[in-house]
Amino acid sequence: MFFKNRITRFNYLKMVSNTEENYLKAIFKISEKETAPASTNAISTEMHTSAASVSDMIKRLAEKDLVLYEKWKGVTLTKEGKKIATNLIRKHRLWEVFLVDKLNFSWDEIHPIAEELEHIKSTKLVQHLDEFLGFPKFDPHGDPIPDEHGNFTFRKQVQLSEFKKGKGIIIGVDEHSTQFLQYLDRLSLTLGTSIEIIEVIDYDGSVRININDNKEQIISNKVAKNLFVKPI
Amino acid sequence: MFFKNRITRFNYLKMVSNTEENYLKAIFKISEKETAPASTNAISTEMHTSAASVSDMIKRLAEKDLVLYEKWKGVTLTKEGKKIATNLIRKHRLWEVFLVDKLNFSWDEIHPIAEELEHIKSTKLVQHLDEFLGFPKFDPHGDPIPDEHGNFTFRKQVQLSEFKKGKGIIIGVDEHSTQFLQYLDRLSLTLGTSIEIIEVIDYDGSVRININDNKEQIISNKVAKNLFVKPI
DNA sequence: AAATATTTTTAGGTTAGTCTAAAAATAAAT
DNA sequence: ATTTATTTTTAGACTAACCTAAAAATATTT
Repeated sequence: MFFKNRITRFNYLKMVSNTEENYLKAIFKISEKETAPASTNAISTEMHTSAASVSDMIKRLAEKDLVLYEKWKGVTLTKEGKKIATNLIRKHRLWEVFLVDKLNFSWDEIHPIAEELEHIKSTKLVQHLDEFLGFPKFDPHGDPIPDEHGNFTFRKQVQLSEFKKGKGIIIGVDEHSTQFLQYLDRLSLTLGTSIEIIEVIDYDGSVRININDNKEQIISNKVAKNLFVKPI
Repeated sequence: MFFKNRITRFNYLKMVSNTEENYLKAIFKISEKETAPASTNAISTEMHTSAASVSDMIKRLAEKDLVLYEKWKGVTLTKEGKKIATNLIRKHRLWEVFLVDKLNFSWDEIHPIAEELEHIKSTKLVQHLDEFLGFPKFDPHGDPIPDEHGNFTFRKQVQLSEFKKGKGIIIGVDEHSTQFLQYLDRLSLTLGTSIEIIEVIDYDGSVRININDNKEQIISNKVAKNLFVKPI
């Protein structure tokens, strides 16, 4: 008798589907930005599903003790739910490093592939991959890779738009869209690039910068907001 | 409006689910061994699902022109169905090479992981992976890796049980179970090992062999049947 | 050739994950 | 403090992928 995808009386490790994993990740992301419990609406926006679907799913996750849920009051992850979410992020970012460092992908094309790879289940695979990549602490967008316990390396970083004068190094991006990343490539604003603020334009918040002590450039406030810089 | 997992009027590339892919692969495997169309029963055995589920699925695959199907007469893959099946096998085997060559897995633990990895969709990923691995032609079990058109490298190989006298090199295994592969490791019967037949025992078909001109060993007929050898 | 056995299909049900529309609860505005 | 707007939940339906049990077709025996 086969019990493929069927939970038996003897199966204590609860099965978590890819969809459930994605919901947990969405809730984690929302909780990163806000302290309040994640609202149904916020989750439905993040997941591109209807609020009704979210209500449904939340019940199932609560049933499995992956989230805490009180009707009308939003959801928070339990320890176990958070474990799954951070592990997903860990896998996602490790695979992104693999794609860029080993397979020569560029940073603007890796997200959707990592979105699939992050669901591969073997923990041994993650360990070996981590080792193979030299235990990286940040992914190709500068995001920290959590360790196996879900701890993120914290790094002081400032939005370029908040950076009033002086020099800095680009160490991360907030937006991950292909469009934005390709635009950054065109401006040679990649990770590790040094930037000096020449002038912040009051009118619209644009910033005139010098890139790598070499080329002057004006970038919009929107771009500046999406760039994380480490002052030097 | 989002059309995630929804086929729109404008979506000409038909979506094929992981499950559908697995059915196509199962049909391909059956067709490799027999010339007749794959029977419902054979597929249900391969897939560990009921015959009723297979009947159901076959109809859906026929609807999508991935198989040819006449009631009561079994199924054969269309060109498109075969394309998907061989591509899955290609991805499976490339990932197996990756796991062994780059991540130091052993040949007995890679199958289930590759079973998941083979469904990752990006074709660019497969191309880059292939290149990264040095365009391997065989996987860690000695199975040929089809090229992007689904062509397999053919290699003359003989079951050790059919090999009456002389020397040979182990170049493949028929069974892929953990148990069998670990047993082979214990006997140091890995790929590339040289073997000389000393004696075939009439009574039960066991074979007395000399491994790497070094150690004598008796192996059962069952083991011998699952070893592929290239005469030298 | 008839009877029996096997294989395949159909019929009818289940679950996960989605949806829309309507109802209920909460929040915001007058 | 009512009314209005927004958010969330419920109700009811759909599809993919599975199942069991029964019916229908094909194969095998006697």
